[in-house]
Amino acid sequence: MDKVYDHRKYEQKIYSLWEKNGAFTPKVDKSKNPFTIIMPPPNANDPLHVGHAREVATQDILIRYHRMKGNSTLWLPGSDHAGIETQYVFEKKLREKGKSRSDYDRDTLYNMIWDYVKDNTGVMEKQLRQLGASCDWSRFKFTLDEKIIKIVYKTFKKLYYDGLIYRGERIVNYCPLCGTSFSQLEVNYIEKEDELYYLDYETLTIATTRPETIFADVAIAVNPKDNKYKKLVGKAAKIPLINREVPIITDRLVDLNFGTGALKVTPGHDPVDFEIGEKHNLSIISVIDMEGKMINTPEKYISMKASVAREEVVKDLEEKGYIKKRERLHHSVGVCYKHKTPIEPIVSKQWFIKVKPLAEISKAALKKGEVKIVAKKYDKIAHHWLNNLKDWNISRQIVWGIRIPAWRCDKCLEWTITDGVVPKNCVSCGHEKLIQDPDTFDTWFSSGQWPYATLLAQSRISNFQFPISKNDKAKFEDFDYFYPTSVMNPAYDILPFWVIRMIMLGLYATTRVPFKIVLLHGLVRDRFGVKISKSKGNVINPIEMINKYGADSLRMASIWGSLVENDSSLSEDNIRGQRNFANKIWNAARFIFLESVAKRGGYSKAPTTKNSYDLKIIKQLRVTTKKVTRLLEKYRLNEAAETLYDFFWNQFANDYLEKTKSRRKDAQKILDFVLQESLKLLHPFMPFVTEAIWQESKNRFNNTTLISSSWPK
RNA sequence: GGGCGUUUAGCUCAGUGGUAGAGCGCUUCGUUCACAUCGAAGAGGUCGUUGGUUCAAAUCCAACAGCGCCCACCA
Repeated sequence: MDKVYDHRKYEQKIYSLWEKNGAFTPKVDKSKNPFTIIMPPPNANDPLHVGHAREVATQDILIRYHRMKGNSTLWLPGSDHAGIETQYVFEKKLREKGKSRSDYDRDTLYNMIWDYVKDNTGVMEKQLRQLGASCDWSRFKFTLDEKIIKIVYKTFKKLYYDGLIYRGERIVNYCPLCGTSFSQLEVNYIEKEDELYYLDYETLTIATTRPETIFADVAIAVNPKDNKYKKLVGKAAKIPLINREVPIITDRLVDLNFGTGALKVTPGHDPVDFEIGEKHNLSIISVIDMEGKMINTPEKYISMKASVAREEVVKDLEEKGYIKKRERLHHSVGVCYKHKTPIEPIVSKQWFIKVKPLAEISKAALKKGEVKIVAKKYDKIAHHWLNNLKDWNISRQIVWGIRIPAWRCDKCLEWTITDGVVPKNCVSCGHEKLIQDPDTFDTWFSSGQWPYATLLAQSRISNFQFPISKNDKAKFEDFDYFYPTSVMNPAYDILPFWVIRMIMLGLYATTRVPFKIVLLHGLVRDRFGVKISKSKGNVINPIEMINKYGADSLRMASIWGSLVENDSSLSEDNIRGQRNFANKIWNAARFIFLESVAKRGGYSKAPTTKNSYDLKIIKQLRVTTKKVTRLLEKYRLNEAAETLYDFFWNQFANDYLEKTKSRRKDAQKILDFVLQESLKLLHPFMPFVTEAIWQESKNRFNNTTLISSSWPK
């Protein structure tokens, strides 16, 4: 053994050894309890960041622990096509070449993105291996795998025929730059100073920040309790510049203290106004199109960009004396989470999921404890979302994704929904000319089905219908055995996007929760607790750290110092400290291996001894084992890691080991035993160095691998 | 405007009723003996503030203050 542990010499070799032995691939074994984690699938074409490193470390610790405990343990890896993210990155590349998405037809564009993603295939997977992820590669799934798509279609079809999906002309959050709509969750809000214009509508004055939308006004609303307008209700107001009359109505949504207390109702371009419009049966006028350009306005504004039109309209209003007052207004506006540019609320026809019934069954499952959220603070947030989610817009106007299996009849305009098969005839009128909706699903719609989709896709059976209930057992192999999965461990920031939708769709499609435990994890911050971002220049590259200090060190450092559910701070100092610990373990072993082995093949229980130091370290080992086990069961990984660190370095190496130097031969069996047990306890946390030592021990312990040894009791 | 969380050693964080903890950093000394990616010793905190409950509070409760995050229909 070398004087210093050199991770570069061992990590790759050890990982291959595990793979060669099939250590990651569990068997469906009814005599054992399953333990399953479905890995949150990283983006297929992105390298991992340090947050992934923490997530991988967390899951791999749980996985290795359960595997050693004797569960049939499955960690299913996968990757996500990440619709919008990927198309966004790809379009940026196109722009660099002076091209845009509109230069290509749908299929060409799709194939180009497919090729682009394929070029990056394997990067993320290689990095997972470098991190030591003991996931079952034979079950790897991609969100665009044929079988996955088929399952997503089945879910959609069932939702449709159950009346839980409707195609609605509704106001959607549209980003003109992305060229697609979003759900409520993809909209961010930023604080902003804007001009608030008080406009003369003849009968009264209204205040607005968006004068370019006055042409889309269909009413003026005042609060029913607002006395100053009581006598105007039912009368008409006149839109400036075009002199179109609109009725004055009442609605309690109007804030009587804002502006003049009178609101111009523009259902075509404002979510609240849309709601008011629905209630009062108002018509909808659109004056901004999908490209963010003006339509249905007086000639001079037509096809101006909305922001330009605003200036022009203001100028004209000013000239004609319609602007009575201007104010600066500090407010928040919705922006695209990618571009940070304003979201344009526009009305369009899209597919929506009725969320309420699904939220109700999810709440019931939480209440019954079928699914538990480990940190109660997140349980509260989950309930907040379940109570506040609106109908979910799942249509995206992009090509990179799963195309919606909906065909519209050219004759009767009715929709035919299938589970992917191109229909020959319209279900309503039998007409033969049908046109498929060009839109794709929101990525979260497919990843919301990930736990059951990945397991079902492994099955040989594909001609089934949802829902699958408990009684359909003994058909689907993996799914029957591993579902519901044990732990789901994503970052807390995707709780509403992903976790809640998995619960909703899982319960809907399989009558069971997709996982029993939700263990949300925090974000990795830099050593000052500041959020990591490229612009701040505090990015920690996990692969660089692995090359420098070894995967064990990065893993250990990334879970060190804070609870799973909290944000953690990571610094190179910390990683280096863990590298030192790995070296400490290595050298303690090296010291122990200097003396010939006392008993080949290892120990199944503590050797007998009367020496008081021996007895003390055996007791300390027992206490540590119990404590670490208990902490792992409670997902308190940092405390478990810290307990082990203290035990091995202080109690074992510094205290006990020093004291054996004068009675080396006599103590050898205890040294071998405590090292053997320590390596097992440390293995989930630092798999490489511990396995490297195990392999170097030359049958001192036993002749198999550490990864497949059993957890100490 | 709501909600959630947080405030403990220089830094980053554990500790959830019983004499203040870890890592990193710092100081001093040591080290041909497994490891300088080492060892020994040490400095450093009235646990945000004020009240309350309790034999006992960093820990439970209330109020206040600072910080952070999330949500929201101020047009």
